[in-house]
Amino acid sequence: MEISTQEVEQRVSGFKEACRKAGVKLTHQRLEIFREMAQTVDHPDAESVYNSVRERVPTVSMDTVYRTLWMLNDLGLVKTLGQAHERTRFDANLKRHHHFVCVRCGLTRDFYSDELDELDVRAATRDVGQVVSTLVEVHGVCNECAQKEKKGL
Amino acid sequence: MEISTQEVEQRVSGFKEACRKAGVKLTHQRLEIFREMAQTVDHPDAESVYNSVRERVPTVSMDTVYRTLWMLNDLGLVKTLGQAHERTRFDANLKRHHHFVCVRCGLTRDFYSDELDELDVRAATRDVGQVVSTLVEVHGVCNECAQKEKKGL
DNA sequence: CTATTTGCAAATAATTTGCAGTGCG
DNA sequence: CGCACTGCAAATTATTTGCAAATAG
Repeated sequence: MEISTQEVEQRVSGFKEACRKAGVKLTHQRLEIFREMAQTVDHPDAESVYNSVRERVPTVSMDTVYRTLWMLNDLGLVKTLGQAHERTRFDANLKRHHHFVCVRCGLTRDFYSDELDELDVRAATRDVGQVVSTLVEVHGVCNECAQKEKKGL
Repeated sequence: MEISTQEVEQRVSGFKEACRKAGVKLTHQRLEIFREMAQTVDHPDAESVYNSVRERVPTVSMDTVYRTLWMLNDLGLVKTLGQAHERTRFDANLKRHHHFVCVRCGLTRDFYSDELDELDVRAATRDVGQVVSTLVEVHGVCNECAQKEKKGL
């Protein structure tokens, strides 16, 4: 369940390389924030990262954590869980369904599939817990955004 | 793509019934907020619901929309997209993976499955757009929460 | 050296809450 | 009629931003 020191150092090397390539400065704060992300299997929020990093870098500030996490996101080194910057959205469809989410505009459409409804993930998740329900989330480009793109952005 | 008037009215009837059963008052505002949710295939946020409902009920306020949406959520008539009340969370795992989310505590763990990696959802989503990637999101109860429950809450 | 980056404090955005009046059952 | 519900305005929470001082390359 833990991530090996070796794996962490490998990721850290990759980060240093990425900073050089992108021309961003490798500060103490950034390094420790990245290290924190690299060594956890959790999917922490900014505050959780802040609390952990503060133990090692007591003067770090919350806004540096946010700025660094978004920078890592821009560099493709972290992703957000769910859509970034999104407000709470509500879903009144009580039928069993799956979601298609447009990566450009955020449009979310339900779709149906007997095959996906029957997926059995119990074996793959046995170590984590008991399955209640399973949803497939497809990320893609919706037809409307594809149209716009064809017409030159 | 639209929801038939008949289907909407059926859902509205179910809502009235649910209100009676739960002993909550059926106000004009609640009815129109529910109707708005029942007749859209979007997954609107509170503001979007507010704007639509306001055309029919000009005096409705944003906080009534929020209160009603959460009430509908409590009654099981709507769900939220993603985890409710969550802050932005970050994920540093760049390997292909899927997510197990505990419905009790929100713990999110990655898991791996060649079978799930190979799912082909193109047929089911053809009408909506072009697939970029596919992620399976499993909702369940993590081992730790299952333990707690066994010991009596 | 000097352009970036940081920490602070203040701003913004989304959502929630207290309260006095309103209306459903 | 009474208590749950509403709208308002103010509070709260998460996140972002402007700016002067600090620092990586």
